[in-house]
Amino acid sequence: MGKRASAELGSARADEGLGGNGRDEAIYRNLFVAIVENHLAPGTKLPEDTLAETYGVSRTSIRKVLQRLAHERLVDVRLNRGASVAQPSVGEARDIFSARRIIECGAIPQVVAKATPTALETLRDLVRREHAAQDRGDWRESIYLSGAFHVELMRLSGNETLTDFLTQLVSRSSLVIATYGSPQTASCRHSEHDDVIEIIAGGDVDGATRWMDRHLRDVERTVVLVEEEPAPSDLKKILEEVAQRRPKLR
Amino acid sequence: MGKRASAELGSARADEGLGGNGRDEAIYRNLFVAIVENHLAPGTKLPEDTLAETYGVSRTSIRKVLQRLAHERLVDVRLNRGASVAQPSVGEARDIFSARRIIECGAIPQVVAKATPTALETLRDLVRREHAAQDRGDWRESIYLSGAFHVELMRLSGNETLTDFLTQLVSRSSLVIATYGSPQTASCRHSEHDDVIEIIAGGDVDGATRWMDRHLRDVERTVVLVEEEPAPSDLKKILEEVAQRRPKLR
DNA sequence: AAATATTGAATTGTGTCCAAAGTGATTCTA
DNA sequence: TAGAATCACTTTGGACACAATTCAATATTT
Repeated sequence: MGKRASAELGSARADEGLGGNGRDEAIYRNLFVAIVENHLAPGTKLPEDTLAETYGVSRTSIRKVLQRLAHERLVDVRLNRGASVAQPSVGEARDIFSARRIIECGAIPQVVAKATPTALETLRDLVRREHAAQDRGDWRESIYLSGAFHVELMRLSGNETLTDFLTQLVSRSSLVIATYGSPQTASCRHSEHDDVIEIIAGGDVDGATRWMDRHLRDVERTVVLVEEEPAPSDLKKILEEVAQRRPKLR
Repeated sequence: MGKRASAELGSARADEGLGGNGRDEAIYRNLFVAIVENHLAPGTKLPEDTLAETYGVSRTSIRKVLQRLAHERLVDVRLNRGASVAQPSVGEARDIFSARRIIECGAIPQVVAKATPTALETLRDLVRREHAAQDRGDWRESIYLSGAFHVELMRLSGNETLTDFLTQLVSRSSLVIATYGSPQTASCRHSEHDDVIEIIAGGDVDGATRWMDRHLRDVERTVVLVEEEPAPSDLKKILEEVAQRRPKLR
């Protein structure tokens, strides 16, 4: 398995800040990956009973995990209606990418300042794994590793708070990608991650900042181009339009 | 009570994203304010039983609230040891202010772009209340309103995600202020909030950005000047130094 | 026949109980 | 008397049971 970098999305501060048993942590991680890697489509209901017997624990533990995921905006929990995988709105998607541009570009100076050769090698390893996943068509792990790259880059800044924020933004980005945009369009094209490593290695702050801004805009453009999907209230209109195009059944 | 702006810190998305009864929400808000306004000193233990009977609910509800506060980093929850008001480390404090500089300065362009006259008037009202609180020596509400100002400013950007992040950062800043730095030093001096409103009203993006950067550095400097409080590992050294200066007891 | 009211199953919210871990004081020993 | 081990007490963690709400399907009425 080689010297796999500690590139784990989420649970950045698992054993640290908040309480959390080892078992709860495992359940959280399992659900987290299932959502971020899009094994569970946005909108999928997550009944407490089902999860409880799946993991062999009581609903109490499940509830805790779901609440955590809800706070990270990966699941929606509505009163008396249970939890379901979040489906970000178009506005949310825009906010997420806007926030990423501000945070990731803003942190570049500190990232460049603290980038050591060994840290850069870790990043290169991550990109290698990303390419390997792409080459064998594993777009799920490809998306995952692409996100992990951004998080690890931020981790170089030494700012744990910002790293936590970005972890959340990257996970939600995966949800956005899952909700809007075709699978391969989003992940496979944008793997110019190699480039930024060298720019950073050269100490070019402005260049790295420009690269990051452009990169994030590219990703956003290939993904959120769906302007506004029909609100439920427009259902009638939709059906009328369909009736228009097919005046008679059969 | 006048036309009080909807300037509430925390619970920004109370009834929205995550589940949350009205009662739970009230408990959360009460604890939140108690912590942010420094009625509860950092490190104060928060036993579930006590809180449960205080609010007349069972421990179940309390645990949910504590978990939420833990995720917002306002309380520390350690396994089998319960919850206590968080005491940010110096490193955390630095991260928080660094993150605030990046986020608040980075969002200025959008804030300026979306600033309407009525929105600016809301901000002015907030500053008026802040000054009133200062003048009557109510430094708790002064700190609270000072934070609320920054959050409302960010809200103008229209980016809910960033506003949520900043809400968390501002709350934690209050904890930092409570932990390091004398009460009046921190809050009372820096109320040049009037200035930035006019800069924004004039559409001066660069000026507003520079103002914000300087403002945040000022606040940080007056607060975190305590360099490094003795790490537990340095306890021995500290005691030896003291012994050096007082060779004999009594 | 369509719209509305009702009823029942399924799912969530909340309170309580029991086991496990931590905390502090007491006692025993050297 | 100082130190260490033990024991009782307090607090937390997890599971269960019951109450409340939602959702869907059926029945009723116009």
